[in-house]
Amino acid sequence: MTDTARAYHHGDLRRAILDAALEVLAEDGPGALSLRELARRAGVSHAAPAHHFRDKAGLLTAVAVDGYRLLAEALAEAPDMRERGVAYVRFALAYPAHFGVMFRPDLYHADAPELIAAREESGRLLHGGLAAMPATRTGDDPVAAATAAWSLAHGFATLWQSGGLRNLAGDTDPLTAFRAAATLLFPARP
Amino acid sequence: MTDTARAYHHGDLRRAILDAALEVLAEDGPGALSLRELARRAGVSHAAPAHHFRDKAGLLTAVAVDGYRLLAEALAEAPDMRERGVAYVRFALAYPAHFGVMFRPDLYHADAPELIAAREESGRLLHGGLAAMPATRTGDDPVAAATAAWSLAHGFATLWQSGGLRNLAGDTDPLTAFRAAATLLFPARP
DNA sequence: CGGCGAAACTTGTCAATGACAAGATTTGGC
DNA sequence: GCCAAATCTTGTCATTGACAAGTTTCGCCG
Repeated sequence: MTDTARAYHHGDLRRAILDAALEVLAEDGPGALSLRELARRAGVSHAAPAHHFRDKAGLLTAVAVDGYRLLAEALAEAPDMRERGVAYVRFALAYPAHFGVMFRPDLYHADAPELIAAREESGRLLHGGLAAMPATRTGDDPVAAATAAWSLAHGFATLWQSGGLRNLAGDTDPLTAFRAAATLLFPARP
Repeated sequence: MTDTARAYHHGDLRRAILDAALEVLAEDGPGALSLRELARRAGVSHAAPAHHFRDKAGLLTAVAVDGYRLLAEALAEAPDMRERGVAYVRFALAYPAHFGVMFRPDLYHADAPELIAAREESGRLLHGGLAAMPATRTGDDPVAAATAAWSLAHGFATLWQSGGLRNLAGDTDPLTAFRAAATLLFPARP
């Protein structure tokens, strides 16, 4: 019952397949993902992946779960609202494969308990300090502020990945560009 | 061939396939799209779609082009920055199939001239009045302001579609929720 | 230490799909 | 009325995801 994966035939097939999947995802998106191709890369038979992840959707579920956990980690250290946004964007840039899957529930098993738990955990960290937010620029509507903050970070990350923002930003560092935009909503602390 | 239904020519197969595709896209996303299924729905042979749109990617290119044109239309009427954002979100909600394809260049032929033209046109309308923007809340960095505005609208639309924001917003009308968030960035005109 | 049960992986198969090739039919221009 | 091009069809192939059933390897219990 030890949950450290043992070396059977392959070593750690689950990890190997996940890693290969992340590579493909980051490069060519979810549409290019093929279980058989991943099996080929790992040097195993075409049905081997199905034993670790039931489905293609099951594989992507695992990716999404990992993503939400990594996001939670990234958010945990952010001191204030603006830096939380920065952490969000940094996560999206550092883990494009995960990020590209997490918000596409049609790709995975959105009802998997692991998935739901991981998502809720990261959700708590995301708009967690919602009440403890300084009212400097938030007006009297904290929900609107949280919506704005999340939308801003998510939109920036998404647009940056699809390449849309690069025209606007020139060759500016993405995190710098985001900080500039986020400051309009949440000015640097006094 | 003595069918009362017209034998060879469908009338407007291109439109029929596009419409069927939009239906599938809005319901189950791009992953569920099958050229053969669309052909079946239109009552034509499995290879007929390929004549109007070379590829699956070609079909999605057409969807993206239509999307950028519709977006341009939607943006054209917006008076100020905030209403432009509202128009952006309204477009995304009204045309989820188009919106879900437009920003996924891996799905279509991103180098198609029609596509590039349509995208640039809508881009002009999007951050077009960038210079003519009142400096009320924009600081002295109009690029940051445009980035923030687009990110906010895009993020809101994306998150709303994937279902993430509904927890935060409760049963608020999406456009109302967005207006509230956008007002934090671009307050109602003085 | 021996065997047994389960886990990890294999081979085999099936229907669906996208892409392509080559042919049939219709339409429109001249 | 005729011919070329546009439209659609039939046929085929490799790839893929999913499933079924077998085989090897491991862990563990007695």
